[in-house]
Order: sequence, then structure tokens, then C-alpha cells
Amino acid sequence: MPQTALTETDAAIRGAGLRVTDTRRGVYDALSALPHARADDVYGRVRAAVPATSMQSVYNALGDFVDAGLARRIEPAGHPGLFELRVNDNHHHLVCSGCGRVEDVDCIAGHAPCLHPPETHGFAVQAAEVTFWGVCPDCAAAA
Amino acid sequence: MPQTALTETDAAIRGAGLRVTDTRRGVYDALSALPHARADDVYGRVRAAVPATSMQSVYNALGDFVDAGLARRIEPAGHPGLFELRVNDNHHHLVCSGCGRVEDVDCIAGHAPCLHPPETHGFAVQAAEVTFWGVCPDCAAAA
DNA sequence: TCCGCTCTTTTGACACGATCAAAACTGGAC
DNA sequence: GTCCAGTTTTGATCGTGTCAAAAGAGCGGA
Repeated sequence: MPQTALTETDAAIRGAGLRVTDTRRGVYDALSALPHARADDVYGRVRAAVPATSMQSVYNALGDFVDAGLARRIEPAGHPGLFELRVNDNHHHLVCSGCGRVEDVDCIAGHAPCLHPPETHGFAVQAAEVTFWGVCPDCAAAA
Repeated sequence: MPQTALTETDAAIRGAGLRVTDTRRGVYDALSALPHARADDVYGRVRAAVPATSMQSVYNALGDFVDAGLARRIEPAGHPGLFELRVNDNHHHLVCSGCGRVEDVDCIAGHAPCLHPPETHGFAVQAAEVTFWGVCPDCAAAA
């Protein structure tokens, strides 16, 4: 039988200190293909490759990836959480208030926190999360 | 029987084009007392003043206030939605990643969008939402 | 002051995204 | 090849929020 090739996917998962399983390979590949995927988009894709997978396993894998620093979870107000693999740059997001479509926007500073609040109220500020809201071309055309 | 005084609360609700009811008075007063209140915090406070109120009525009132521009809803990732009455300035928020405590942070620009993305992907950008994440003094002391 | 239209509240069911728990299974170090 | 800690499976459950329809009430006009 063909020995599984050590792909970049495998290397990334192993590199994060996680065991390589079919579910995780599928989740990682789904995130590569869908840069801002909801948990059930990922589930749908993973099922195509690994039919026995459960939704719970996908949530587990996504949570593990986030904990391991492999993936990041974003959560635009009013929308379910989205997952992305871009974690090493402090980039931001542009969200369509019509359809929820998300695009990446590079951060000018490049590292967190890229902005500093004028008053900290005693908080130790760690990050500034910027979300741009607007209307995407498709939604603008539909309106 | 004592005639209800025309309070600032009443004036604010009427001014937004909404009928004045006990529930709405209660919700408005709760938001005044709790600057970043969750729906059930509001519910708890309103029940003290108007015991017959239902959770659904509170959601209705909050939604009506938001639609009418009287209140604003914010939704820090991983936390339930919060409501606030500050709507006329484009201020931002500082959120504790430990306990979820929220503090207001003034916007330097004062009007939306206070930031502009380097690339718009064809979107008509309407607002920039900035959330600062950090650790509040209480959580820092506990850790 | 009273009427009546329209808006608001009530009641109860229900949807969605996500999480918890425990038992069965398996990757990979040795 | 063995074995154990890490993973997946199965199925229940939770919190937040929404939908719908009937009952109730604010307030403008007569």
C-alpha cells in the first residue's frame, strides 16, 4: 500500500506539536482552500475527504489548531466564528455588512498592538483588533 | 394618582419616535446605570422596577433602541452582546480577555471611519471598529 | 374625556453555534 | 510489536437570540 507522503500539511501539524490524523489533515487542507471558513464549511470539506468525520471532531481540531497557534479564530459581530491560517502577521479584516464576506487587510504596523489606546484604565493592552465594515461589490450591485 | 413626570428618559424615548412604556423606561434606565450591559443584566434590573417584564420584551426594547439610534450594540468575540447608550461619538472599546470587562476609549478622530484600510477590495468602507484587548487590573492581580 | 388604530408586550416554541462528557479508538515513541 | 497518552466518536446539553400569534396598551384625534 502507498505510504503517506510527508506533506507540508503534515509538517505543519507535527510542527505545532499535534498528532497527524486524517481529520486534522482534512481540516488543515480545508482552511488552506477556504481562507475564512466557518466551522461547518470546514466540516463539509472535510467530509468529502474523510466521510466518517463528525462535527465535533472538526471543532476539536479547529480548537486545537487555535490553541497551538496554527490557526486564528475571528468573530465578526453578528456572524459565526471564522477560522484562518494566517497567524504570523497582525493583519485585520474587512467585513461586508450585507453578506458577511471577509477580506484580509494588511496591518501597517505589522505587529501587535498596532494601535495604542489614549487611556488604558489600568489594563495591560496586548492587541488591537481592527474590523472595517463596508459593503462588498456584489451587495452594492444587488441594492 | 400621581401623574408620571416627563423625565429625560421619557423625552429620549419619545424623541426617537418610540412609544413610552414601562418596559422601555426600565430598559433605558438600566442602560444608564450599566454602561455596558448584557441583555440579561438589563432584564434583571428591569424586573426590579417592572416585575411583569419578560426577557422577550427586553430584547424587543433593546432592538428597537438600536434601530432607532438610541443605543448601540457591541459584541466582543467570545462574549454575548452588550448594549450602551453612547451613540453619538465614534468611540472604541477596551476589553479584558479574562473577565470580559469593557471600558470605553475615546476615538481620536471622533467620526467614522476613523481609520482607512490600505486596500478596499472594492468595498464601500463605512466604519472602522477598533477593539483593544488586554488584562484588567483585577485579572492581573488574580494571576 | 373617550375612542380606536397601531404599536408593544406576552407567551411559548424553536434555531443556531458551540460545548461537555465518557467510551472507543489509534498515532507514534520506545 | 506494544502500549499509553492523545484523538475521535456519539449523543446530550447549553446559552444567546429569534420567530409567531394573540392579548394588551399608548397616544393622537374627535
